[in-house]
Amino acid sequence: MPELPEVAYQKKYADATILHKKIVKVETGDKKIYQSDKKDFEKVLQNNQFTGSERLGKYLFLNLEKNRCLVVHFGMTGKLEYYQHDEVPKYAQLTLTFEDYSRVSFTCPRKFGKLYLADSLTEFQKENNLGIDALALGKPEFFEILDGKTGTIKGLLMNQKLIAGIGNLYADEVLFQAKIHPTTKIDKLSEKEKQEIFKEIEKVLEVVKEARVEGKKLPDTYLTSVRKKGEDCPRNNGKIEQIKVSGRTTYFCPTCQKEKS
DNA sequence: TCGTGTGTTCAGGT
DNA sequence: CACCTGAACACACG
Repeated sequence: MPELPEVAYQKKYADATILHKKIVKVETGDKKIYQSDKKDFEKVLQNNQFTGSERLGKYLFLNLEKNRCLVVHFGMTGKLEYYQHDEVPKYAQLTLTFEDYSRVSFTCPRKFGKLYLADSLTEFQKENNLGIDALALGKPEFFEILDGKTGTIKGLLMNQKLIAGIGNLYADEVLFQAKIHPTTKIDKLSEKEKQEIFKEIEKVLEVVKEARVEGKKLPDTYLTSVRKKGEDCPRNNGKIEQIKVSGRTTYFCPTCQKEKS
């Protein structure tokens, strides 16, 4: 389930399990996961160790001792699994064994995950045209990003080149909380609505991140917990509807989120 | 059985 | 040219 909040959880998980241990064995999986030669990964990781981690949008950067980093993108179903036993988990695409014989696997059943080697977060961000992290976004930058755009607001929120970290689920949540219809064209938004969306980006991501990292439940005022066609709107204003926006399944409440004419 | 889907990329249209 | 949309990708799951 990896949008920004879930990746924040993976970062916490990595920090608690795999730092400062020498990697003594590297096992790689399906070639399509690896964004450069698997041999390079083996060479870089073998006898190296992780010294810390960073996050940008949906990407996790595991920094290595010698100025490089392993970059993890979780796709739709990826996650890290740390364990002490011998059998490798199902769907493991990378397994590292540490000198204390504990291990970490990157598992990814649907193979939409990706692994990269990069020099630094900044270099990777530039190289891949990633936008500013959604939690580092300031109001002036957000208004700047909206300026001159003509597409749907939901499409913009999910565009990683503009804002990094928001995916399908939380784009719906932000718009539900802000009471904006997902197909609203950006150039039709009032100043007040733009402010509201900005406010809810910060709020929703903080709340969900907190919940994911601390293992708590989401508030029941959230769309995410009833994200299903025909469910009752969390504000009790009607039934949730399902449409397609920017190619993605979209849930919203037609009463709370009125369409503009 | 078959449709669906939390991810990105990329071709093609405006 | 910059921007936008939607199909394609691979495969588990209900």
